[in-house]
Amino acid sequence: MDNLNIVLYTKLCAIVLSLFGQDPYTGYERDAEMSTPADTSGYGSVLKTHTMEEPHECRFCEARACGMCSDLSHDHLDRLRKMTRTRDYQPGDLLFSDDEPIESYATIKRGIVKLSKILPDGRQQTIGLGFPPDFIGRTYKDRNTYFVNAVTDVTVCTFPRDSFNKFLKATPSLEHRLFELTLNELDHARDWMLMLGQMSAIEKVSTLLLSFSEKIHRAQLLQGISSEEDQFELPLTRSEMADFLGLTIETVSRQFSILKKRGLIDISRKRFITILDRATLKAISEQESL
Amino acid sequence: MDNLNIVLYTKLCAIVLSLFGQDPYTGYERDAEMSTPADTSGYGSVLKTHTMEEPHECRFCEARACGMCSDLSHDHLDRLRKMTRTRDYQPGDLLFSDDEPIESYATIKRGIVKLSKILPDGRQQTIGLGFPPDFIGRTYKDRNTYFVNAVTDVTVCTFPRDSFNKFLKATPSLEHRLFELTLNELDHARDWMLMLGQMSAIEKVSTLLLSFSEKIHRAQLLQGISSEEDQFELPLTRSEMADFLGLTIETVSRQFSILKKRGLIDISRKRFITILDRATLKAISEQESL
DNA sequence: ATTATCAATTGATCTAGATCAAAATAATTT
DNA sequence: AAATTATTTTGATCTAGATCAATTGATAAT
Repeated sequence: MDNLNIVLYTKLCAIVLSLFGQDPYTGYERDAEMSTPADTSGYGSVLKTHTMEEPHECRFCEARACGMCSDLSHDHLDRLRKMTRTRDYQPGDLLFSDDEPIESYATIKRGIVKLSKILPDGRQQTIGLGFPPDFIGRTYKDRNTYFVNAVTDVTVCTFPRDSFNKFLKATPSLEHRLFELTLNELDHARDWMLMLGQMSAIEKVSTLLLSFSEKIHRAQLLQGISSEEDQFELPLTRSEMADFLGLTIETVSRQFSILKKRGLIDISRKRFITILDRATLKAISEQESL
Repeated sequence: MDNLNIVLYTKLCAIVLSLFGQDPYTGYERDAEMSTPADTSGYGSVLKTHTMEEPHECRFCEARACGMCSDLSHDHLDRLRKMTRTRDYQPGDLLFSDDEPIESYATIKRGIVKLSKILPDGRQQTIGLGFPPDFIGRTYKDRNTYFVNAVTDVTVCTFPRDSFNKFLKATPSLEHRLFELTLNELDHARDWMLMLGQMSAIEKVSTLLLSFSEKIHRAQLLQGISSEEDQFELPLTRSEMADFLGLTIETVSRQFSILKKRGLIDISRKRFITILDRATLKAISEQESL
């Protein structure tokens, strides 16, 4: 790909993002005031057209487009790149473990990870999912408080803890961006608290389906893959969805059957979902109690 | 109070905090590496002994001791103080409303607030509690996504949105501290997700009691009030606890009766709790299933 | 093609917690 | 103190979702 294409790619991302009118992936609007074109603070807006010396590996990375690296100068990006190692994981692989000293952080380039906590007797709760270009890891602490596992095939950039912390201290614009991403995560966690505490099983499953539909669609557009928002492959097994929703496998499965029987979705080969009646699905997920 | 007492107060806070070995209030350990005495980044350690020109109103404030303002220089603190208004609220009063443009932020000086979300049909979920010296408000967004209500009598410092944002942009050490506090909140939110998704009613109530016991004890020590960790007044009604735990009033009440009958706690005048058998209570809350 | 393996569905119960209803306790007002 | 009001407790049901158990369907291996 030549320079022109890179510029086009960047523009394309900008168009996609502006269609959503939102902070990429997270779905939360950015604060208008804090990202005006007149901004002179160095934080900058989400996307910029860059000149050409940025590290080759970063050119099509979502973290660069709209994640942790989106506000870094070429110089900074290059320094960060030098401490980076790329790693691949298979579904189920453990990236980080609960109560383990933090040795490194990571950014998701491809695939989906889940964050989960386990009670002494084995009960498990998924507390979040990580999609590209999410940052994984708890800065300013020395132990993890949850497990991180690959859900699909995953590629990440990892950063050694010490060098990253040093770099972070010296780079306020990076800290600012990480702060924004963390605030979005907190918003998400609170949305899920509402779901966990108050929703019925059918409402939980409907909410999860709509959430996947949006996230997967957006991720594919950003990767330049054409995609139907109403059709997608479930990234999680029934068991993983159950852990996420605070339900059992059987209950999740029954809700799928109900939604299918009511003609709201179609399921083929267990994992391929087509949303047939998004409006009703949305009504259920928003408790207009149908 | 004279200067000597102020120094003593600051030292006392330091001692109390070091007893806990934790970041004040939040209960999460600070990262050792990031707060070494050799730190030269300007972020500094939790507590410092300051010379005497800091704003009078800030002298005994927990936000100054260990909250948002703990890393600010006198000069910065003074500038922040100039845009600050103190406000008082009664139990039940609304501080911020869901889906309302953000006009100001706040720091809790005294009392407890709750953050909650409401579903269209009225179901309510409390997504967090704010104790002194918590910061309340979503920076880098222009609308709230939850309600904030006083639970007890509350005193806050409020900061107008625009001036605060400007100040925040110009003060990386403040942004850094807010980032740390946000990370702690995220950790908390995730702990509650585990609770909401996986725990039984008796486990939820036991967990909440222990959490109150610690937080109230710590808050009182920081205020210089002597306090028994095993005795405290419940800040929430049964109904508020129910909304927080994802249960109904009746279920919460029944769990209290069970804990009382088993001799683990004592309740007088509905709101005054004495923990009689902390070990067993803890075992229940940690699922060693007794 | 034929097993073996694993995930998902479906069915039959069971139960924790919700719901509905009343009584008891505490706080507030007259 | 008596009366009113609000909160909490307790009791009697009901039900959503868990649990236990069997079947079906998909994928992988022989």
